[in-house]
Amino acid sequence: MENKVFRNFLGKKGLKLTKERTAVLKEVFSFHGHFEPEHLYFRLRDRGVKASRASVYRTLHLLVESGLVEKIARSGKGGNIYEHTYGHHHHDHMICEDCGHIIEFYSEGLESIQEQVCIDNNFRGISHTLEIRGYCETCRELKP
Amino acid sequence: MENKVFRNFLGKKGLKLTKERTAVLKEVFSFHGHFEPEHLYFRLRDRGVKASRASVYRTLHLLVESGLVEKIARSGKGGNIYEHTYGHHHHDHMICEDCGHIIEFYSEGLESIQEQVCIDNNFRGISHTLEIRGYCETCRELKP
DNA sequence: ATTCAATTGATATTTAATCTCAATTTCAGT
DNA sequence: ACTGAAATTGAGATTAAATATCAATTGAAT
Repeated sequence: MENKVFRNFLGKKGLKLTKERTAVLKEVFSFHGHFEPEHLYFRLRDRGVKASRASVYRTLHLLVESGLVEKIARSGKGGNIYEHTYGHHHHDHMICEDCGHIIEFYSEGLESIQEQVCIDNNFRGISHTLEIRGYCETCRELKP
Repeated sequence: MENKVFRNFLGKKGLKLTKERTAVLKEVFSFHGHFEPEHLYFRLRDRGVKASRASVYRTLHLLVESGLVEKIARSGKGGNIYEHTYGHHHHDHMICEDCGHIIEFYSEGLESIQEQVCIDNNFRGISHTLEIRGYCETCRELKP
């Protein structure tokens, strides 16, 4: 399914569906969770797929543009973090400062207010990251 | 007074208040808005303050640790973005992927929904970061 | 004033990501 | 299937941010 979306996206822009792009697309959707470009590059290498670092980065940009992948910009160290989002529900994160536990959540209200804020500012929002930091149910008792 | 806060922070950690740290602190609080470490470094140079790049970066980390400064985002292009937050109201950010332009915004609705989401998840929210990425008024026309 | 751990700064290094450009590949039109 | 124009690739160079190194220097507790 994502193949179709990507093919369509490329077609519209007069771009070509190459072996390399196909391979990157496939790899990105073959696992769940977050990844950095470098990880993706080595994953492909390990599978014996020949795709240069440059192509991986370039394809990743196209995937983001096409809406299949999102950049999750919060990496303290290392590179940018991405995840494939097509077919998945968007969600935000709460992160426990103590134990690192992550709670995913989604709020229609948050989404629509953000859309409105973008409109108010003549901004074309593509993606966003909302991270709430604090203490989870278990750890909050230890931090009075 | 940010001087006092910083001095106190350093004291607690057994660190010293050097000329360089004082200068960086002063510079960071001498203007409003966002900045990147490199900009800060050159600002100081232009003023004739001798502080090495290394010291600027190191002091910046200390300022973040002390709570006087926050890291807002990792800009699409260039370096990390910081702002001094001591004595300022909370706000969120939109960042243009193309030109790096930042729009600050605040929404009471967003804040209250987040509070509710925290309650729903038995989470004690302490702080949050919301970053909306996309294209600003100027750049959106170049990306049809 | 003495002492010693913390700090500085010039430079080298690391790391992510982009750029270059000749060689190759895709794909629309025939 | 063939052809040619235009897009794409890849190896390596390049850029840029940020960190590490370490001898010389400095702050501040005593």
